[in-house]
Amino acid sequence: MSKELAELVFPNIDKTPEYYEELYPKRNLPEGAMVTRFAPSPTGFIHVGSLFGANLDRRLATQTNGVCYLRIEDTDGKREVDDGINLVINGLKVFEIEFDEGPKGTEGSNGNYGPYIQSQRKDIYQCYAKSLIEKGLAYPCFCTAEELDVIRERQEKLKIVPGYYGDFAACRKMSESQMIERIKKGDPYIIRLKSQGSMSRKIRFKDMIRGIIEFPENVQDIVIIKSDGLPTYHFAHAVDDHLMRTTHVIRGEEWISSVPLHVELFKALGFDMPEYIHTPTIMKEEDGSKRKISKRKDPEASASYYKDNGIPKEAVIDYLMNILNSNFEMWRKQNPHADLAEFKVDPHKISSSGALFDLVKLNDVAKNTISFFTADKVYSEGLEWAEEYDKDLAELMKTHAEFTKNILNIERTGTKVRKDIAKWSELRDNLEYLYDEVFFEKEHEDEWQSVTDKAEIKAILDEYMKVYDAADDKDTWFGKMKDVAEKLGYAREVKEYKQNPENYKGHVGDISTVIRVALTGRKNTPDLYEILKNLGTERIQKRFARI
RNA sequence: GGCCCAUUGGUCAAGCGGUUAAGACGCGGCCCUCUCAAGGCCGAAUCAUGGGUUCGAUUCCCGUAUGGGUCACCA
Repeated sequence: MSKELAELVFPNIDKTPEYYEELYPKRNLPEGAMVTRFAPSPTGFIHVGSLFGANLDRRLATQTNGVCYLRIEDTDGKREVDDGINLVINGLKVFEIEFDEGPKGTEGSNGNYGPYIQSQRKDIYQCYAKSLIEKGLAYPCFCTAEELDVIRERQEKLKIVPGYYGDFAACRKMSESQMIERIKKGDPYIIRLKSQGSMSRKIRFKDMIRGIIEFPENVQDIVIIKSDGLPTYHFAHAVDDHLMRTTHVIRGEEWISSVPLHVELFKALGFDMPEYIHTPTIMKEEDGSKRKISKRKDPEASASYYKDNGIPKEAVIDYLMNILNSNFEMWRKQNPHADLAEFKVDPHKISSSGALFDLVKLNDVAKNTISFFTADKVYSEGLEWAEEYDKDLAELMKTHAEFTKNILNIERTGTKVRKDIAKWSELRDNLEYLYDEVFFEKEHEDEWQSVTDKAEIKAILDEYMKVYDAADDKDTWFGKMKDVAEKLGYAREVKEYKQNPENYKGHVGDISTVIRVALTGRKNTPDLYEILKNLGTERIQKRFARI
């Protein structure tokens, strides 16, 4: 009935919705397979909330033998950044999140439901918009920004719902011939949905996290095609998620309030609704209250923050999984080495309130993650980080590769594994004092503890070197240390000393501390026996000699 | 402001009408053949609030408060 108008608006569109329906048939997937998508705008920035969502997209598709694809929502030129698509792809790849379909950076794209970049789908959107005009469910609107402002001001004064709807929608009431006339005249316009909704009626929809949610119907004649011919988010969502055969739309909870609009759009277009999973917002604490974690204020809002600081990707994902499904933590404890894919994410178990992002907890997760790495892996991952962020350290690690691995292996095997590294940026502090280049070159002050008298320190070291034998096993070694203690007037046992402190100058602990500090410059280190062994007699002597 | 959503220790949270209200992080203490880290044990700390419904409410309903979201030719 509005064929003439539709033809005038979109003269170059010769395809019909039926054509696209056939071009993109229903996916042939097993029962229960989920088709999910990650749909960012190409700003290149990956927010930790996006990472959370992308991870959920990926997990759900993987565990149901479904498909997870990437779609670039570039209908707003302002949000575009050079190479943004690659930044997104590579940024997620860091966390081992990759897509079955979608743009592949410079290599084009793969998948049969593309193009996966919205700006390349203009014809498709326009085809559906055209069909809507034909059906009388959409119309061109010639209102200028100024006219729209006037309407809004009037509504504000009247304290009624703002927007372009009902009697306020001037162009909605325009006759078709008038519209045709204005288009022919060359007046600029955009396309609006002709809403069939009523505020007095309610719609209900299901969100997998929150359950049934009830809203008044949409009444707004929202814009579906902008003046540049590209669709708005809402229209693109309906068209794309339908044609790409998305089964589960996973997006942030800020979209909940526009679901009524989407319901109307899907209905107008004759599409079945997908399932919705609206994820909670990740929050941040500030001055005792919660607020949305912010890209501008919070460096940890950026996914790249974790890479920069050397927090292993496994730890970040594990932490995000904790927030996603709280039973993950228990599972991980029981299956420390298991592949992530073995854990079944349950969308119903996702908390509906936004979690505070807890860097302290992440730190603990990361310590555990790294404690399960082999020394070789700690070495290679640590080195990879250092190559990019701490070149000096990288050089040292490479020059002394075997030595470094041996040091990293101290207390890493057996049941009680050392957990003192949470991120690669802490590696330097864990290693540098063991490299002679740093130990002898870099200024550092020895942190002597209870024994500070130089002569006494020298006496302890001399006595110790007399008995030290690199071939000793740990018990023999420690026995000898006790002998030294006893000989110099220190208690063999700490307990002994505590009972009768007046009888001794100190206890074995003081002796070992002197040795530790003379050797490393610091009073806290991993197992001293292992360090001595790795340093070797010659280097031990050299280090002692400087005292 | 309208409309939605949320609310269990400091944090993440389990809980689905009857529990001594799990567990984890963090915090404090103790223990553990040298320090640190780890580990073990113990501890402090929670159902926002007022009404219902019920023999009984953390759990169900309504109001209030607080926090969050949303009301664009941005996504």
